[in-house]
Amino acid sequence: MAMSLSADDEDYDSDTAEQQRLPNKPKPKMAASTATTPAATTSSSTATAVKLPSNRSSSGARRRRTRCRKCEACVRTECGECHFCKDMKKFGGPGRMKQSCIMRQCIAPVLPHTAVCVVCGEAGKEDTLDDEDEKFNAMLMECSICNEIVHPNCLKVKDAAGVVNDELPNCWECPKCNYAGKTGKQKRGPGFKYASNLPGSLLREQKAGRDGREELDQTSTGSSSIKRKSEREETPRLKTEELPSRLPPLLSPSGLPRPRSEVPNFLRKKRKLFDDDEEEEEASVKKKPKKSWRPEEALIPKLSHMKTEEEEDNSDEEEERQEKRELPRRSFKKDYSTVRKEEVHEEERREERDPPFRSLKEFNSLRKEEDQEDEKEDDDEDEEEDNNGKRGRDSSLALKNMSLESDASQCSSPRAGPSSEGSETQEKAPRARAKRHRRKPPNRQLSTELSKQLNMEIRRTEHSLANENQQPLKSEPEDSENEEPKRGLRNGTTGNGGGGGGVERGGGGEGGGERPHLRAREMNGTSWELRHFYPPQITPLGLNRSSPTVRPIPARSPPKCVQMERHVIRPPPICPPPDRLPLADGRNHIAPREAWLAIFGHLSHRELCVCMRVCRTWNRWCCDKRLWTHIDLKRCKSITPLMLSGIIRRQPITLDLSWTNISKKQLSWLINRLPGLRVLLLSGCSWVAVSALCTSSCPLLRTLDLQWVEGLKDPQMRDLLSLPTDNRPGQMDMRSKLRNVIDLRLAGLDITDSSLRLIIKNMPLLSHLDLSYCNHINDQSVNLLTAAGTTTRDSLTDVNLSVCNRVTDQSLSYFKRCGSICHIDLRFCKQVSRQACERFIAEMSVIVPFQLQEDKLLQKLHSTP
DNA sequence: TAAAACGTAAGT
DNA sequence: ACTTACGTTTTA
Repeated sequence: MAMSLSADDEDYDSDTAEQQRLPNKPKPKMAASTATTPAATTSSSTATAVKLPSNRSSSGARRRRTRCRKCEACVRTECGECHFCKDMKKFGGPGRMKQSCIMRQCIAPVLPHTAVCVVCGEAGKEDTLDDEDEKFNAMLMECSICNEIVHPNCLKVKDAAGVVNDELPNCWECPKCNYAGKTGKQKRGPGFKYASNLPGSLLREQKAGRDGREELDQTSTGSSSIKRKSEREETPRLKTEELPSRLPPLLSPSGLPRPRSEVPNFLRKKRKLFDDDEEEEEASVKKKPKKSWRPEEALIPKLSHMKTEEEEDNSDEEEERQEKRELPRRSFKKDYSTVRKEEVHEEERREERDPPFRSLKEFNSLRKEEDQEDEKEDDDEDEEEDNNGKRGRDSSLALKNMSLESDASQCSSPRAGPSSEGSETQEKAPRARAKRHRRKPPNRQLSTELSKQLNMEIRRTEHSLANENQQPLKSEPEDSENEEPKRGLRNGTTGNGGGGGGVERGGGGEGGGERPHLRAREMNGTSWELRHFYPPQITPLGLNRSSPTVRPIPARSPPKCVQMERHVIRPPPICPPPDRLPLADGRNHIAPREAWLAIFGHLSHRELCVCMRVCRTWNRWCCDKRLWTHIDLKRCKSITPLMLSGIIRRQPITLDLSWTNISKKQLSWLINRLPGLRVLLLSGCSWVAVSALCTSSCPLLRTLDLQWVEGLKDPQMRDLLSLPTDNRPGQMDMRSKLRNVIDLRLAGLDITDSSLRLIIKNMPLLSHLDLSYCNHINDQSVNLLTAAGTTTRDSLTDVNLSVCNRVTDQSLSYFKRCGSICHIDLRFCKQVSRQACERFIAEMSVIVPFQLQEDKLLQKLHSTP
């Protein structure tokens, strides 16, 4: 009503000020509406719920959905910062957009209370029943195709082939439509606001690109979500096809392609479907209910992939058991072994390529589960499109394949997801779940979706950044990392030749595709290339931390959009993980969670990821932040949304994103959700990304590694250290956001004394400062750091000035003023003489004994760096 | 095609 | 009666 025209553009200036087309505000609008929507009674008011989507062949009026008010999103308060919040009058906006806060977009929108069964005219009655099946039959189900809302019980054709959409409460494809062979265009069903449809959505583009890497996040949520959908779609096919005893990953975690031969038949088939045979698919779908009402079936396929043949037979059971949170031992073992096998391949390659990532990769690979799920969603969409529109997108296929490879567990642990607040739902079967969804906590799948929405905001930012960031991104040159074969892996990998790129990067690696800026840039006079190829370990100084190695040419992050896209960033779980493991017999396992955690504590991240696939309970337990205090994604070329959500879920204390091509949006998103982060390593990242630190707060950050950050010079440093400009609640602190940093690594940056002054002023606790390879640093710089009245004079204990050619012997005399200095690294400083060092030692020994640990490397005795 | 705009459904 | 915000239309 009124609000719509409230028009006060003037107010709407907040930064967002997207000049919404002020000019046309008053638009006549609706006139055109009719064009597409039949029912749409245009603006006139009536129309009420009746508008039908143009594309939908609906037979009935659609009911608008409303928030469940229970999911994590719903219970949040408005962030006040997102695009939509800024539009709200309460936040000083014009109120034209009329959208809910991005952070509050319901994960499981429900039918309004006024919804009634089209047959009997009554509302949902599931609350009056106990039996799951009965409940299901008594609840209102809205068909995503014809929009009819009915009680399954009121239908004559019952169990037939209603396909439940677990992503949305009370949503299915009614038996009628299903039989009729109608394909719902909107897979998600009514009321589901896809992030992709909203501004800033991360989801949008992505369909095309997924890369093997996304796996990282598998763990993020369990899995379920997408599965269902995907299951739905895939189930039929899979079932029919012979299931391979085990699914080799089409894509290695790293995205290496798998020999075609390894591609399971069904996958090929699928692909085929995508590529050219939609008919077939459709047919199959019709014939077999995509997903029967029986939840078990839905999940089977996936599980089966992961299982060995023997297990296949029992997949149903397993599924079921898992659903019940049993600890499926056998399956676990198998899964594990399966996974292992798969991983082995990968690993082999991986190790060759980039050993450092192993752990993470595994993690990632595991994460695929989740990703896959997420992707599946997307895929589903894609599929549909394919089916309908024939878009044959390889990428989707690819994704699916990938997903297949590891979903097994997920299915089982549907709820592992962070947002699985709907704990209760966990135990129930999908069907039940669906029912429950109504007015109940959303299931993970939904949360997945939600996450996506949450990302919207990020996305938009990213969008803009993408450009800045350059990233013409295309394929990322992976060479950086040891050159792993840059094939278009991800792309074609899956076999599909990638029709086109479905996958993220278009193909080719543009070999030199490094980011332009990278190429051009020169650090301290050292050509980028040189640095780039300086093997870390061989670094002259052996800068242990991050050596100027190869900048991972940021694999151009997959086109950013791609990356973020599907991401469903799930909010961390609200409810605490269960303390006991539910067993099949209904009892709980004797060992409490803590005991299990003690055991998990001995596992590698990779192993943990495997464990996460066992069941929902393990999934959650294994995400315990105590098991993930240190997450290393160093040199991981592309940081995917799933990875992000996986990180959030684990709440690490130390996060190493060095030499990755994380984007600003991503980093910002992360930082804001990692309140406990103490160590953040961003060496080799671009300033664009690092600039996220300017607007995000990480009050507890102790160690910040910004070595070799592309484009980080004085002006940027100023932005980084400037005081907060906004006074929103929670951020009222006017002190520097980085005031608690004690370890700052700035090697390889072209910063001058002006930056040092800011550092001195804003980092009172700074004790470790790495300025190696900073060619602008000179004696005056040291003078500043050690000047009277500065906090650094007393706080500095460890200073690295190696390879700072402007530093001379004079600096040593300045260091004598430092009361706490313990370690001074002047190696490779051409103008520093050994004599001066010895003199320093001699003079200092009066107070504190020093020694020359190495040429020009001064070390206080008895202290270890 | 993404983002803004807005009628009006749904909730309070 | 008023607020929120869904789902579609319109604009850029």
